[in-house]
Amino acid sequence: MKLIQDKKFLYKTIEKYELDEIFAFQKDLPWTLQSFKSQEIILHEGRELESLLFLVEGKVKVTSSVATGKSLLLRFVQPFSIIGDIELVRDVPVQSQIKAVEESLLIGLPRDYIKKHEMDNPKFLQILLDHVTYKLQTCTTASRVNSLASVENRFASYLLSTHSADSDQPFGLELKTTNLQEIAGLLGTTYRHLNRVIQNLIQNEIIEKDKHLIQIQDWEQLEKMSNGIRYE
Amino acid sequence: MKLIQDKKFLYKTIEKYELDEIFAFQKDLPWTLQSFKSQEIILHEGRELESLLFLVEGKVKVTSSVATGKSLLLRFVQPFSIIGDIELVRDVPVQSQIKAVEESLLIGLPRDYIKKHEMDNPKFLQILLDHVTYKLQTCTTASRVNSLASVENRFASYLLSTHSADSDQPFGLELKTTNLQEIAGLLGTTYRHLNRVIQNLIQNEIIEKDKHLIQIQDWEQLEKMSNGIRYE
DNA sequence: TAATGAAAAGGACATATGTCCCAAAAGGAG
DNA sequence: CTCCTTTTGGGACATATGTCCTTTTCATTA
Repeated sequence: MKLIQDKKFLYKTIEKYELDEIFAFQKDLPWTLQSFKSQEIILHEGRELESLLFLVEGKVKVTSSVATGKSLLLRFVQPFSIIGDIELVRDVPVQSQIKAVEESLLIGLPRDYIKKHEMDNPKFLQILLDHVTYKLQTCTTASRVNSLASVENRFASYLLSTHSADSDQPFGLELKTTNLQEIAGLLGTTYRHLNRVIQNLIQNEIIEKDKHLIQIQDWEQLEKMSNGIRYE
Repeated sequence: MKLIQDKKFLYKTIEKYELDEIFAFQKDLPWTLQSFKSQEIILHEGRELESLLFLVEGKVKVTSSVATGKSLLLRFVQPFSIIGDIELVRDVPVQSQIKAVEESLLIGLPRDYIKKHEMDNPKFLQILLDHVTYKLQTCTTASRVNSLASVENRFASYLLSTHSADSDQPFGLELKTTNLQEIAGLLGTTYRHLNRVIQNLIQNEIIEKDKHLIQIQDWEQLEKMSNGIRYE
């Protein structure tokens, strides 16, 4: 993580996302601007939350580990998002691992400051509430879906979640096979089985794979298979 | 649903749950006190939310249906709980079916009233936020667990969620087998398979079954199998 | 009590997924 | 280039769960 000391950029971003309308005296607040490289961990599960974070650029992955040491993919999130809401409100340790999957930029506001000065600011509470209820709605849907979606379905969702946004590549998208092991874990299945599923998709000409590259051939089919579910 | 016109009881309940400390002029608010019989539907999926509800007595079941018409058990909730928070905040139709599983009592406050007069009441917002973040935390855990829990595990959780509270029956608890069909659906499995699982539990002397009655013999084992997860 | 229909139980087989382990391919050091 | 190590892929079998259908049980009524 790198702290960025660019006040001008910070204020511009604050205005862009209208944070200045939430916090009255925004310029005097102990804001920080933090930059993370791809794959860098932003929040460690189980630690104390130091600042409430606002994701303003990039993309992060939210996962949650289970006793066995495995971790499950909860969702990807993109700007504008709030990170650390549960922890702030309920005073619990960080519940999920947050990891940058692209170079990302976050604005932080220290938890102590918020606890002291903002917990009865209706605008702030409303925004929090908005975001949390949205997450809850999403989580409920996901929960439902996970109970009935096969690994194939979930992998389709995964591909679309990872790639639909980056539509710069016309033909399909790069997916480092190095990650297959990790993806299997995220989808709650085994490497072996994910391989089988991928073989299937290749047979049906829905994706193509060459060495470390997966390309999507039939977006439409994939879309159908995902049942409209996205990890985002 | 039966509207109860017992102002005295209403106010007593409001005080019991300290709702009067949230809403300043509580006696003038358009409160309603609603009573539901066991199995009565409290909120229908897809309809408009009329009032934000506070569960003050009884027990309700929250389920969510999927395209196929099946419905999945999300959780049981007991007092004191807030029902309708997502719908209120995000202005969406009712997201889950809410059904009384015991005779239940709820206090309602019309959504229109809240929207007009309470959406910048910090105390109210804080309470909402508290409850929603709690639900989100729970949902996240559940989601994680559902991805790795077998039907057996989930059935154990179900038995404990349904019965641990009603510890009036010393030996175990009545479970109308008529419901097995329904329980299977709630757990996201088939009647056939649930039967197999039950056979297993009987073989291992964890439960006993006689006609329409299931009795729990080995709470400890069941507890282990549930991984500490409860649908509540 | 016997006949009959509904509800419950369960057998047989199919599919999805997990586990274990070995073979093939790729990459790197000498 | 060759040998060795690491990564990737996949065969074989086990287990969990779903589907279909038959058998059994139970309750009801003539």
